[in-house]
Amino acid sequence: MNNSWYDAAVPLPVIDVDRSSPIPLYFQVAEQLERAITEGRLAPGDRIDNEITMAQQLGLSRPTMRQAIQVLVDKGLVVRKRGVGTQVVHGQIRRSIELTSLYDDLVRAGSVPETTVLSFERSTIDAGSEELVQLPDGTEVWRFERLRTVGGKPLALLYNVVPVSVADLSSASLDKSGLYQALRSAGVHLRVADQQISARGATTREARLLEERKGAPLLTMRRTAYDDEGRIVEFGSHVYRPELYSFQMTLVDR
Amino acid sequence: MNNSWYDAAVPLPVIDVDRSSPIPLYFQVAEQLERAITEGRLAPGDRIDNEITMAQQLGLSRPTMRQAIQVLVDKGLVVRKRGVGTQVVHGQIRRSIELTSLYDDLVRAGSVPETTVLSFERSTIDAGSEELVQLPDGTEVWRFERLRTVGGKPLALLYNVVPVSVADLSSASLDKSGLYQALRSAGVHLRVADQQISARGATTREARLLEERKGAPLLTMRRTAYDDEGRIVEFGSHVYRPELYSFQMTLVDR
DNA sequence: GTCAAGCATTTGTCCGGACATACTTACGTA
DNA sequence: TACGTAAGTATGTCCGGACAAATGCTTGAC
Repeated sequence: MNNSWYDAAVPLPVIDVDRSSPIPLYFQVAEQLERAITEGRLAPGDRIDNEITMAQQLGLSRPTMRQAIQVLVDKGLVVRKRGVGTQVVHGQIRRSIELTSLYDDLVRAGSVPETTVLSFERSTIDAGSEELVQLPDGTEVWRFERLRTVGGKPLALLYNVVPVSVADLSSASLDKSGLYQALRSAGVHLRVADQQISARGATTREARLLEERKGAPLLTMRRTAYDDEGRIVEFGSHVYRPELYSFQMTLVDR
Repeated sequence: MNNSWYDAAVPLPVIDVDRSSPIPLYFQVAEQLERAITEGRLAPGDRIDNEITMAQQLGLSRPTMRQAIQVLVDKGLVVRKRGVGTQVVHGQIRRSIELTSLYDDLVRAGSVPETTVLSFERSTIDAGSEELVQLPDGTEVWRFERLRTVGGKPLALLYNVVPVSVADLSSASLDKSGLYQALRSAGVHLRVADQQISARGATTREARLLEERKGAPLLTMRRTAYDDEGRIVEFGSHVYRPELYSFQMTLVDR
């Protein structure tokens, strides 16, 4: 792989721009370039034609072309350098820092996750509630715990709290799909989440449910998710078996 | 905290735009808005004035104003809604998905990390080298291991491999600062990294160095970093004591 | 009181343009 | 042959503008 910036730009893969599509033009271009990269037709080290030339070839304006490339920059697929050009730096997309659920990710990875709802109840927040949940006393919430398995093997134990006012959840809906899918179906626009990843030993109960020994290392994740109005829509506290799951992400310099 | 979108926009905090500064205008505005958010002068739920009004007040164009706001959107600090406006959704910035080193993060958090270089050697990649390192046989590399402590307590054990062609490293430079700072000083432009976070039990040696018991859960991180020419500049394999460190991040829906 | 239509508000998308800046290349000179 | 300078290349920044689309509010009709 020749990584030099000074290679001639490779021929641009064929890009169709459909002005009758409701999908924004910049987005169409970004998607097709991304597909060319992930399919190897644009390889790491290849230089993309300059902005002005590409824009002219596609019948777009330079700001629109720049916006399309910016999408790829944000995903860490290309880098730009003033006076030099734009180069492909990566052919692989890892789990990016998108706000997704474990269920979303497993399905995307081609697994068939199965969910067992271990408990599901409606209760009220009071002063004695656990510190995971930062909601005012008196708030009605759903509390539920699920066991997620893949290929018959227990993978994760998921404990969540969702304000009743956010969505009308049920044990049945959680059995069928992931929490985030249920929330989206209820019209919730998930927007931002704070997440904390750490590790600790399995408790006796967790060990039993996850088919591990007591004290075995578990990967832990705590999350507080917000909707597009800044409301807290979910608290989550999960533990995962590290042999079966890890967090993978692409970090990008800004 | 009133989360309604329909609140009147709060008075815009004072923002100075210095056209004589080499810092881009959009960046100056973004930084000052971010500071207002993290300092609580703009609170979650507050609505920011519309783009056109803010641009006029600051003597900027609308695209420049939009670019400033986009920086905040990318960090998950605000959300925009067509026909409604821009609202602050977050007052806290967690360790974002920027490509930084542990040293960078600890310093930013106000800690004074100390580094002990346990080993430092130059060697050549051959077929028997560990699978962490995907470099061609024959590549000259620096291999080194460091123990990082904070407040006298061991925090992490860091094993890294860096191609000799990337930077001329030394034990001394690694003692003084973090690896990424040493690389930047050597003119390396770090751009993208793939990272994998998981957990496992401590080995006997790790337990001794980290003052843990053997088998204690450790948080692990493996990373492959690339420069802006797509070259691999670093492999890292780290283990952390979960009582003293966790990965915190803000996830944003795209 | 309810519903629909129209209008207002605000962001989203796209455009053309200009100048600045960083990097590379080529050429001239010592 | 080496170095410095100028020109070329490409991205970065900023601007003004126009139209589209989504959301909310107001008003009028039923």
